[in-house]
Amino acid sequence: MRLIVARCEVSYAGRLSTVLPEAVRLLMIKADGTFMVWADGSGASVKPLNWMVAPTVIEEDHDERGRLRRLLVRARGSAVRGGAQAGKRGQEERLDIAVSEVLSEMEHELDTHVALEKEGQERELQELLADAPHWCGEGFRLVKREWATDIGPVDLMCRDVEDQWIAVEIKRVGTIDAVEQLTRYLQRIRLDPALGSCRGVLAAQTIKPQARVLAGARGIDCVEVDPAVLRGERQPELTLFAA
Amino acid sequence: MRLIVARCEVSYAGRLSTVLPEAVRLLMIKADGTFMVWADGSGASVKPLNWMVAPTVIEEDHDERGRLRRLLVRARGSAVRGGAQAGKRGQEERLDIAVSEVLSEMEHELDTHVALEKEGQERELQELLADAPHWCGEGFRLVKREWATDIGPVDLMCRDVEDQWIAVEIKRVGTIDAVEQLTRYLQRIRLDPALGSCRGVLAAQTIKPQARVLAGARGIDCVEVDPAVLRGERQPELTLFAA
DNA sequence: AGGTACATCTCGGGT
DNA sequence: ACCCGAGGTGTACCT
Repeated sequence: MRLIVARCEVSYAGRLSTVLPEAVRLLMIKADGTFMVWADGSGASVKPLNWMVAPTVIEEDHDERGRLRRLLVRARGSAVRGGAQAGKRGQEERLDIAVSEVLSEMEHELDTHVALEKEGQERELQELLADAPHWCGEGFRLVKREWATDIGPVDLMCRDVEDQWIAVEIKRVGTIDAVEQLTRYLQRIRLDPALGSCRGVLAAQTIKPQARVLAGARGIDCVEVDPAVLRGERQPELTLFAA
Repeated sequence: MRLIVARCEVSYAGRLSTVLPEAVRLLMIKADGTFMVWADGSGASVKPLNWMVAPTVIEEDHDERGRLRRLLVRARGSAVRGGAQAGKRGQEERLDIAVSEVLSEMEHELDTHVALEKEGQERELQELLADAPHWCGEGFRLVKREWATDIGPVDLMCRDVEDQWIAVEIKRVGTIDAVEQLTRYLQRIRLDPALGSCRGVLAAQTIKPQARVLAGARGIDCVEVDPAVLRGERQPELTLFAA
């Protein structure tokens, strides 16, 4: 990892074009060649002003006194990432940094990170509900996780005590888009006569009011599930209106 | 901007929970309090391993010799960003860094960035097509840009040579979501008897196969448009199958 | 404050 | 290589 604080002007050409006027910024170059330009602005706080992901080729120009004058970062491999989107005929993607003054520079060997264990995403919710599908609806039992349709997989396919089919879409946050997604799946699933009466359930940690309304209009049930309860860390709120 | 290269262990608790074992990493603290943890891994190259966006409160602990031992970053303001999503009962969001060794440290005043001029986004495509709506369909003329419906604006509203109405949705990349979006608009628009026969066109630089299929099933036309042609920088490909 | 749409989204998994 | 879906998405804009 190489870090350079420099007064510089930056121009990017690729999927779009941008120019940054001369100012003091941080240039960050990862060991794999990923390049980022940072400033102290409040706007996009966790995204660089400009960047280019590895693999790259980085060219450095120095003046007669050995001072850094220019960094040219070019994408290696396919002409433009997401090629077709960026102009179809491969205009080359490049990041051009004109350096007027280097204020500070350092280089360090960092450890390459090992996969970061994440808990609390949709994946975990799906695992928990697959193990305890009754939280999606009374008497539900799991038939298959990731049930394939020709437009994508349904998270859970279940049957209830009367052997009726239910497609369950799982989300961390249930939005209108989730209802649309489940609606598309149901249309497909119901083409099969054996599944013609398949119902739909949207299960999410939180469900947005507008999503709830849309789901209601489409005959889709909504269930809010609490991961802590699913994990057995907390008792379900049976006494919500008791005291 | 403060930069610290340190051997450290990092744990995050908030919308999800993660733990990073001890390793040498870069800690980046922006002037506004935004905090990021970086490694040299190949995986997520342009995203930090962990982060917390401003505003934050950062607590520093030092040992008796004044060496940095711990950084505790807490979200200031609402208990958890997107509160309800992260557990309903406001567990506080925090990033905890146990420092075993500081290898390097520096601090620099960076310029705060002024809004970066961007060209080549959806906005530009909309402007170009507003000026030359015939690329969306033969004989189309523009009636209004950003035609308001009660669920959001349609990019272009046009009429053809027979005075039929056409709602045009513009995207850089035409996905299934774009078809859903236009479908919702059309449903709304057609509630007005005068617009009951309004058609829909999805215009995009590239259109995904599944989006094309869904559009077809809903009677929505798809048009791929080339920004370079719209800008007059390139001739349309009339000779594609000529020789 | 909440909802919607855009992003050089990024990133991972599947085919 | 492309396609699709999820994200601690972030961010601007509008109501």
